[in-house]
Amino acid sequence: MWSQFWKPGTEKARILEDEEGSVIFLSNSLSSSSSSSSEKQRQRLPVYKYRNAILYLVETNGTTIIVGETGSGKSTQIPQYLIEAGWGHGGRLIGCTQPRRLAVQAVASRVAQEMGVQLGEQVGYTIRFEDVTKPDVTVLKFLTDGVLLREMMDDPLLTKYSVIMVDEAHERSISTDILLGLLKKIQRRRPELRLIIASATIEAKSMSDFFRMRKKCREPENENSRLQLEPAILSVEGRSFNVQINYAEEPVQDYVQAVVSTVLSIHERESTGDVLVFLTGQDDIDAAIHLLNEEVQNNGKRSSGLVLLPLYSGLPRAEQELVFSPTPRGKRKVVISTNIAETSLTLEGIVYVVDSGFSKQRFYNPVSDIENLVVAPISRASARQRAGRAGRVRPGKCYRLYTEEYFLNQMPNDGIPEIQRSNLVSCVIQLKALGIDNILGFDWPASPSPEAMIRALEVLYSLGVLDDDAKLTSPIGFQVSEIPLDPMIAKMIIASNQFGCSEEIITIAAVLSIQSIWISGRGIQKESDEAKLRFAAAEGDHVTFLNVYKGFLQSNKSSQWCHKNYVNYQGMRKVIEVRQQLKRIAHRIGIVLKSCESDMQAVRKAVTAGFFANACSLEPYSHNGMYKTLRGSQEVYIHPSSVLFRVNPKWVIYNSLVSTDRQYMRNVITVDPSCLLEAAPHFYQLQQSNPLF
DNA sequence: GAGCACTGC
Repeated sequence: MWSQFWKPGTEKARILEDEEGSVIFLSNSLSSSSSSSSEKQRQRLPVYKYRNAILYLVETNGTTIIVGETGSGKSTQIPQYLIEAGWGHGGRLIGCTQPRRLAVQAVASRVAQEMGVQLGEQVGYTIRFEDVTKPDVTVLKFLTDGVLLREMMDDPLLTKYSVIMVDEAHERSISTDILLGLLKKIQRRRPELRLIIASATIEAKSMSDFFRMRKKCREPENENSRLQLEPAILSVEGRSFNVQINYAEEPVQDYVQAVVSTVLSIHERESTGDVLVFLTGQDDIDAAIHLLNEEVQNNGKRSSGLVLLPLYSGLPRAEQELVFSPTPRGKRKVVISTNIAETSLTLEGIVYVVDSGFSKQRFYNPVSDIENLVVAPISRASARQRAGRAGRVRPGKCYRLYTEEYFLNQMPNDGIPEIQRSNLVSCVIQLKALGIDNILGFDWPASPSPEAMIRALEVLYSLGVLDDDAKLTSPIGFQVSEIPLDPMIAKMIIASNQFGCSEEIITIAAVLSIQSIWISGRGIQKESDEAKLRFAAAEGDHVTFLNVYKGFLQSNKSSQWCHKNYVNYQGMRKVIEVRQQLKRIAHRIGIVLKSCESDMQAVRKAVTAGFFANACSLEPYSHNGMYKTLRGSQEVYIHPSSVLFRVNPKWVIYNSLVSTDRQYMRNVITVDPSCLLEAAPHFYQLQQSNPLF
């Protein structure tokens, strides 16, 4: 049945060059004689018109960039076209990446269903903890871009793959950017590898510049010289409804207040349909809900029938799921959300969107080595994405709480790629492990600042992961690069081997790698604080985690036990998974699993070996618990969620900083100054004004 | 006295 379709090398489609030199295809008529209804449905997707064009471009161009709006069907259809065209023949694999696990699973099962095959046979997927593929049977593999990066450590040229499609490239996650940089390198060594970069925005031109092969790579008489060096760009329309955009007439002073009045006016004036509001974080969201609730009480008529639902990642799972429940008859659902609804979650039935124009974004300061979370204006690309959420079921409306003038003339066109806003230690070690020696010269889709790179190299050097020539050390550097966690955590795990506490440390590492093991929230603060005290250890949060883990195991991993103790059950399950993975890796890199029983001194020493750079001392005579970091004399405080909050020991080490109005240390453990010197003499002796002396 | 969102052999 597939024989009617065009195959590589069998016939040529028509191509036109436009004035910019990129390639546009004029679709020719397609015969469609399939009878299955699923096949019919596939043919109704907008991307179907471009099937032959896409296959022709992939055949003739090293890189094809596909701009597809939501609903175009690109993620599910293009991989199937590639199979139909034979790119999976002869033991070759077609790989399709997504930034998120959930998306990988969803797209893979959808495609398997459309093809009428069992998931895990011809069509499979791989995400962390889950490999649903069968060697030599699977020809189409969906995976997260992070997993593909890990695969490159074993097979740097990705020799098994004939085509790799990188989906959602416009999101510009760190993994996607590293992957794009590496794929470009691979392409020079393996011109037969085809890349498809799928993106939702028209930023395609800069992507195209990035993937353009330089002339000197071309060998005139090479058999590959027929291959186009210029990436092709093809744009596929989406299938969504018109969204009418309304702007604020004047700049908005207080966007929470503006959200409240906009929601009320939508409710008063507009026909039925749910509302999605984008705010920045839990504080804003709770404030808006509080104000709207007040309105309901004071002015029942105007606001009756509103169902107000908050949505953010920290919300317990059950409450998150409420936003998916159908709206009761005669009511209007108002979901007030963070950015989670912009990319990660899709809500059905939204007709009205209210866009505050802001989100919380991470920024990294390489001088202080601190990542900050700040409220910042979103980009035009984000604003369009938010507005698009209103047009999924029928024509909708978007209310932007900023002026049109601002949108057109002041709003940045695109967001700053994550790699330019982050600490780069993990990223640098991954490149080093792949044998990229000249990190500063690496060809990125968007280059991080040299300061951030140099800071990352310094941190890795101080951890003993890189040597004087910035090469991975043996064995520590190679071991650290094998562990899929922050290098400081990885170093802590490796150090636990010599202190005989690897069992405890991998538990701690697993807990530190999830958001939080505690359930908290506004109504239950007192209860959850009391529950926390039942596990609290004098050494600090890390040892407290060991107590929680022990209790969880003794309860037979019971969800009721978690509920009773205000422990996050989903989180604990994740801890068990991560812990199992770490056990396998530890075994592989030669770490002996051993428990130190009750010797918490060993645990503190191992933590210190990884996190000595995060040591702080309490300011003498400080009445408000102010600490200063030993390294940079930064002012920091113990986070109120820590068991050491208000205990304020003289010397502590923190796992991470969160900055709001103050810098808060999250996950804190006490430390002896002598251990610090022992763990990192090179690090602390260099500093003259050192309080340790 | 307080937490944008993702991710990884």
